[in-house]
Amino acid sequence: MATYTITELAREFDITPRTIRFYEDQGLISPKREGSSGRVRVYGARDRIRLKLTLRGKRLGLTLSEIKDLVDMYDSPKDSSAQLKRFLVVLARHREMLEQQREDLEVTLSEIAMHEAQCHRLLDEGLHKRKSGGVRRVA
Amino acid sequence: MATYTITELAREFDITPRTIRFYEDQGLISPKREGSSGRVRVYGARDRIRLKLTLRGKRLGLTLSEIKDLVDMYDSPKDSSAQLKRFLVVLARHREMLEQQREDLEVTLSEIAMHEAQCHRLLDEGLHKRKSGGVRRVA
DNA sequence: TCGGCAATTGACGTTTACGTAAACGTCCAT
DNA sequence: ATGGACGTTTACGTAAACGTCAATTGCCGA
Repeated sequence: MATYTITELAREFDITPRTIRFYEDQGLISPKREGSSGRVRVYGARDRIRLKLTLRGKRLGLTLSEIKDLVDMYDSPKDSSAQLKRFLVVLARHREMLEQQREDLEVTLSEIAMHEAQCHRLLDEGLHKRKSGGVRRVA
Repeated sequence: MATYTITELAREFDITPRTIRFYEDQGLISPKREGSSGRVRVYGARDRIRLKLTLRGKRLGLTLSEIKDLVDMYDSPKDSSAQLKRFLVVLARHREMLEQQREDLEVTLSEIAMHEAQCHRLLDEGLHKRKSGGVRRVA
């Protein structure tokens, strides 16, 4: 199966090895060790995925401990019905947050679009200023 | 025109007065002062809007200084064509970030949906376990 | 075998975004 | 005129998320 060194992962995801080790301290990933003295870290597919999820979580503004809670649940044994229900609760909370965020995002993106359109209009006016007359006032 | 006290805003946006004062230190809002000794802060509509934008920026994971840059540009005088072009550049960068975020969001939301569906399936199985037979393995 | 390079560990430093306490002013109702 | 309720300033504290530096250590090619 596929394995990775710490620097390989660091390069792939454009972070430093220090960051990866830090995530390990926080319990986000737990690579095997290798070499006669079991010192060097070796990362497997599972580690890579958890790292990927971690970085995505970060981009979405989650803290590392929130990410840990989520990722841990994601691949925890969902055997008992109680576990399943608790998992559903966490998922629902997470989803609410993300939906709020999506709303924020849509609003912001549409505002950006408005500003961009406005800018282009103003630039256009500027280009034709000599011909079309004076400066118009912005709303 | 509408004015607000610091605690009014704090309550409205569910943050502490301390936070609002901190945002002022960071140059995000600049309320007028009032009272015989010009000591107490009075917030206007503009302050309220900048605060709102600030909090939305935070929910989207921006740092306060990033937010300041953006908000400052948003209501800066867009008179010269050079200014407009620089504004457009910043807007484009911001938009890219947000679009990346939107992608992360969609992916995450769809994963959540999958997990939720899976949970419900498992719970259902659990309910009919006696009738329908043994435990099925999860993919 | 030796020099060099990558990896590790430990420790301290740094930035961001506030919290928390102390000590004081002010206005208003009782 | 007094006691809360709120507001202010100053200053130190803190948690999160790494950066940075130093001191090893293992391994690999010449």
